[in-house]
Amino acid sequence: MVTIKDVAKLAGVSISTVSRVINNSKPVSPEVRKKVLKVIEETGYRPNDIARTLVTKKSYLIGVIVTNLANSYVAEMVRGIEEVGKMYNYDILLCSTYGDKSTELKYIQLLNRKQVEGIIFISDKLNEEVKEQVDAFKIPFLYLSRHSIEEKYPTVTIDNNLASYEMTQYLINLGHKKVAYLTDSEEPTNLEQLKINGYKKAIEENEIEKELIYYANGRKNEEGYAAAKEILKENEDVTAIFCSNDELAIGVINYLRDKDIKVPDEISVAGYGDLRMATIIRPQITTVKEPFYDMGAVAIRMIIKEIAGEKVKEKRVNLPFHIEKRDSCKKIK
Amino acid sequence: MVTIKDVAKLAGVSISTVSRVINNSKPVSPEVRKKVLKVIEETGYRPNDIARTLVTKKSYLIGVIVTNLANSYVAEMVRGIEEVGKMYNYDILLCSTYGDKSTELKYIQLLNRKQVEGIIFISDKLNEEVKEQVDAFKIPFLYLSRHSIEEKYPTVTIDNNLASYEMTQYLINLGHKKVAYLTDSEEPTNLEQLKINGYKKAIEENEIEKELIYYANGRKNEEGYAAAKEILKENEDVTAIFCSNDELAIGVINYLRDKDIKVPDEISVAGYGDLRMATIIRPQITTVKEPFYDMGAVAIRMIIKEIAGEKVKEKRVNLPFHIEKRDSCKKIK
DNA sequence: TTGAAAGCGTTACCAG
DNA sequence: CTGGTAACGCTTTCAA
Repeated sequence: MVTIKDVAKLAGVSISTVSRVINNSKPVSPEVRKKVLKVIEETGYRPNDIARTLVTKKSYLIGVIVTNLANSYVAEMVRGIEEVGKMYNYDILLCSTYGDKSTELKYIQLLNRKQVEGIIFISDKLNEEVKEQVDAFKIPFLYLSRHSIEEKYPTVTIDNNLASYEMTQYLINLGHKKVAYLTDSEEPTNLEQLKINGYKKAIEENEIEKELIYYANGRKNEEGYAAAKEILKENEDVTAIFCSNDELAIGVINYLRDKDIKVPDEISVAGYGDLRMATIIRPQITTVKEPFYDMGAVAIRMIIKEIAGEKVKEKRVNLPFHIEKRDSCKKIK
Repeated sequence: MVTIKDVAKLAGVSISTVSRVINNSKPVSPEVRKKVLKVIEETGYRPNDIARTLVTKKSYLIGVIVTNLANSYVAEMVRGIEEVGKMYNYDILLCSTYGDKSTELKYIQLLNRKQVEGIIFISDKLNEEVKEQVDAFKIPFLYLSRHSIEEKYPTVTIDNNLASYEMTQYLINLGHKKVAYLTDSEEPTNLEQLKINGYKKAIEENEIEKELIYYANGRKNEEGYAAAKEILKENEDVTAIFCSNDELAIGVINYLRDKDIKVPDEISVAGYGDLRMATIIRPQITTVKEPFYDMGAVAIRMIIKEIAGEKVKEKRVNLPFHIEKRDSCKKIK
């Protein structure tokens, strides 16, 4: 590999001068600059960022720890992070933990050693030990999650309470009187609780006789399928089911389809998230659009700002959401 | 940040000794080792991998260049790459190009400067300029693609010709006499041509009167939808449509559904790829399972071997595929 | 078993 | 505007 030294020698100048031309850090006479550039061109010299980092202390690396890239919303966030990171010359080091705590801890250490300048952590929950590690490793840290809220660290989300409220409202405006809400677990996360509250608020405001809250045993479509069965058994006359995420909604729709119950003619089903699948499946799902890509994009902007020393005043950023009205919900006849 | 120097001073030993204990590279007396370890523990010292890389020339970094992480199969490959990479202490630096050539070139340069030890390139095609860049930058390079074949570089795929042949055979064995093949473009890639050939071979061997090859204008479900319309218009009596990828198949199924043609009762539809969606949608899609995760896993193993200096004898690795028999295809009555 | 010192490829400061 | 040199944090001879 050709180094700055080689270039200096070939160009007959000092390494300081070469450094100046590649960094444009100090004035260099036009002739010298040209000569140096020519040598660089000929030799194909490329500065070694590792050496540079060692002296400047800037690695231009951000660690991104995710649970699982197989979740399309995670991939979307990473896409946003990576794409805008690159705009600021930052690269990302990707680590998947599959939710394992010791792996999370291990990767934080790893990123520490690799000298990343910040960490974005995407996961459903934030373990106490992880927090400790992260605090000890004094670099900007940002937490991204669809499912839980963490006051301690900067984050970017949507107003989930409002989104849930608005979707419920939308369903009610469509004429539905029996609107069920299907959440993903009997022990809702703090964020899920917000959504439940949004639903309840709409139900109360419209003086719908009672709220119908059901609990699935997870967030996958299989669990949505099983939950739908449950709901229908107990409430033959529900006309709308609002699911706390799209996969659950797909499961519900699949169940109804197997039982020959037409969606949306007989029952409307709404989702949450707006995964790609929501538009591919038929009927296309009416859902709350969470701007995952943008969440990643904004997140990295925040962390880069923080790295740059700018005081970020808002730790908690709320992005706009949207009720995507598609085919799985319709006016009651 | 605490450095090796600090540890040495606090422990009252030389930095050489500290280096020896953290690397277990040379014998160190038990007492000294213990003392050093204690200081490390107390100070929370973590070796700086950047400095280490500078001297050892080993960055333990692999660059992964992808077109778009939003394609779930790409995310799967990346998952495989990352997970087994970690087993060998390698980290990945992720770059998305969105298919832009100049971006690809830029990222190769970037990875060069960041001192990655190898590059895995996931994309539909490999540009000549990219090849040049990559050759100039003399590190192991591996190409992963669902859609094209590149003899020059190591890769890992499945036997696409055989897979296509077997799926067609399966359809014929189900009793179908009019089996159409839907490819994604009028100008098939070399890999797609292999699949077309596999289809043709099965048609010929079974003395089916004629092959029915249709061309979609892309690989998305919308294009599958449009193509299905075309197929039905020209061939009312097809009973099976084998699509060159799952998204196309979903489009076809959606079209048939809108036209009230029952899948699989009236027409069987097969896919290729086995994306997650293939099992989520109803009917679940009969498809060729391409082991994307494993392709990534094997790819990084190969590249790490090459980095280690082991001569990889097989440049082209074929992984097993599988015909996933699900609900979208059935015996003809 | 230990320490001193050179060196990895840069940047940044200080002279000139 | 240019060159010399220390320093970044570490590994790796070489001697002791």
